Amino acid sequence: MTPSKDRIRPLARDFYLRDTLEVAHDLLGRLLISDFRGQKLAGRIVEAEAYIGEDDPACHARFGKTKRNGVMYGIGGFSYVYFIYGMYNMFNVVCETEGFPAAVLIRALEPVHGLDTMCELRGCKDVREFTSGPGKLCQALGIDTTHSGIDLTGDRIYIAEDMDQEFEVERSGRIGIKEGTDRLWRFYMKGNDFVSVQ
DNA sequence: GTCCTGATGTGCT
DNA sequence: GCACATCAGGACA
Repeated sequence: MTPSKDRIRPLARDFYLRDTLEVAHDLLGRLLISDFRGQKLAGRIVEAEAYIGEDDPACHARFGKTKRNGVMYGIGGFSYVYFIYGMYNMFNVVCETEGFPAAVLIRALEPVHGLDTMCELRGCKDVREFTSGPGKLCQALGIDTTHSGIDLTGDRIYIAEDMDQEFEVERSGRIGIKEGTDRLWRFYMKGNDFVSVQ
């Protein structure tokens, strides 16, 4: 692949200031790019979930604003990374306007650039295991909680246009939660090998 | 292939 | 004290 400059430039703020479900849907096919020690690591987003507002029983904002979830209450277009299960990081994209807590969890990527480094960071050789889950992709791209609150219109971590391929979008309940599973707020590329749960 | 379990740190209801 | 937006590895078929 030889993308033009336009297609690897960060998406503008406006992209993130829309309805969270629209953003989650529109993130499919885009490139998530992370600068790891001067090297660009990139993957195509193939699975994403929306977490919207204090009324969403699965959203981290369900008990109100805290030190941990504070960035979700800020303006869209920033990263929200949190640590869970004692060993995994989860990468989210904050959406909508200042004061309304909402974010999209990036659940899976198709590796595009920097596969050798992803292999080292993941400690495995099977490409399908590099980024086929929210914890895996953070490890593969070198993302941890020190990357929370980063402006995605900058060049450290960002999302770019791409959408090289044709794909169909499937919709389902969210994965790994106990409440709010009735809301069909998960979007993924139909048939893509890197989707965490088909 | 499937199912089940343990690992492990942080924030809070 | 316990829940948690997960994953890898082991048991079994």
